[in-house]
Amino acid sequence: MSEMARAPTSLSKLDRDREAALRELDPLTVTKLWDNPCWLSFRLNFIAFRFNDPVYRWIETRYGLVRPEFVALYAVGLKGGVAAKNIVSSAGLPKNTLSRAIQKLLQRRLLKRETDPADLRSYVLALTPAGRAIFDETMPMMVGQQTAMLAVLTEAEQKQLCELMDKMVIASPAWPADLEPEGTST
Amino acid sequence: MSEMARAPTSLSKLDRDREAALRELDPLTVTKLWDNPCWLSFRLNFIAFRFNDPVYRWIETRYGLVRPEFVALYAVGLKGGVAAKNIVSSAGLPKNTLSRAIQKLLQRRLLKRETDPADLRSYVLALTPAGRAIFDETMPMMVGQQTAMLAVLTEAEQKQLCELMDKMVIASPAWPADLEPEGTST
DNA sequence: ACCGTCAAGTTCCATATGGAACTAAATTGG
DNA sequence: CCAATTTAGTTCCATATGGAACTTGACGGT
Repeated sequence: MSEMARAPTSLSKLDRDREAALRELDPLTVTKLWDNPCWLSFRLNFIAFRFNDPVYRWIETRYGLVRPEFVALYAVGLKGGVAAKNIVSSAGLPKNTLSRAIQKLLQRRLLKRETDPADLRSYVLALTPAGRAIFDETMPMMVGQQTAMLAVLTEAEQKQLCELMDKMVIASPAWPADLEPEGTST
Repeated sequence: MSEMARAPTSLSKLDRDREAALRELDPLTVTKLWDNPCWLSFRLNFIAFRFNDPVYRWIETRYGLVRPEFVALYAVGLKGGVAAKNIVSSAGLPKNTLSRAIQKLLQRRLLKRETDPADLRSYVLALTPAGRAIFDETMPMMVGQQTAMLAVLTEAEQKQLCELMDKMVIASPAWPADLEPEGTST
């Protein structure tokens, strides 16, 4: 980490970018990213935050939709005919929060619903044309942000990343979902 | 990569795991993960959630520390001598939330602080022995969860993942942090 | 040295959040 | 086929959250 007698021109782009990053990020952030036994969690959260934060602020500014509301709208947009329970289990949000979000979307006529004939407790959700319009407008913005974030990786690297995350997601049912209070083994 | 005339017993572990995943996950989750133009964001959030959720529940159950409180404690544990502002800019939480979290930790004598002689508005934070004890107990649990989540990848793949995320993080200062209201270009 | 601006941390308050109780429908099982 | 239990969604309410204003200290320009 010394500055040595290194010719400035021999600095690779990566080195220069790394220096820029070290300069722009708070020293504590640097520690969390590069001197932290839990690198995975912190890097995941960091990268996810840099996607979520601008995207959800844009959506709220533009449409007045808060996060749980957009989560519901996006879910229905991706897969019509789902019910609230599906959104709950796919989003990690409490079900009352989703219930309220859906009510708001119904009031604003971005979503419509009808009782599921197969289960009268449940409702089948679909986007209205107005809801579809928002979905269709946000998608390119989100894809654009994703593209910008992946731009530093080559095509091959993007594919690798995709496949590695794929493997992890596939393995996820085997991960501990409840950590024992510890001390239970002897 | 074709499915060919492959005897059932030759089904790779990956294929079986994929089937298991498709069975265990809600159909909407499956769509979000595998039929979603924004695969990056959803996979990041999914994997991060599967780390954060059990870890923070364990911490809250065991120590009565809520997320912003633990974020602060962990940050100080990683790098003593930081100030609240550093934690704010590294955590993406609003500064009043962090202020309250730090007050709570001070009350519980998990953190101590003294005014920074170089800037009298600011405080330098450090863990007390009690705070350090919690940090030292949680770290192995978190590393354990990380190890469990990475277990499906080979050593080489783990290294790849680490490096790919590293590249992205280094490039992060170039990512858009504020998305334009759109239509500003001509 | 003085004034205007900015930054660290705190406080105020309106609103969002989420656990728990609730309603109504489905499923189980005896 | 009738309890007993489970599930989808809603409602209640105490608490957490976060924007904005505030306090105090730093800093830049003149």
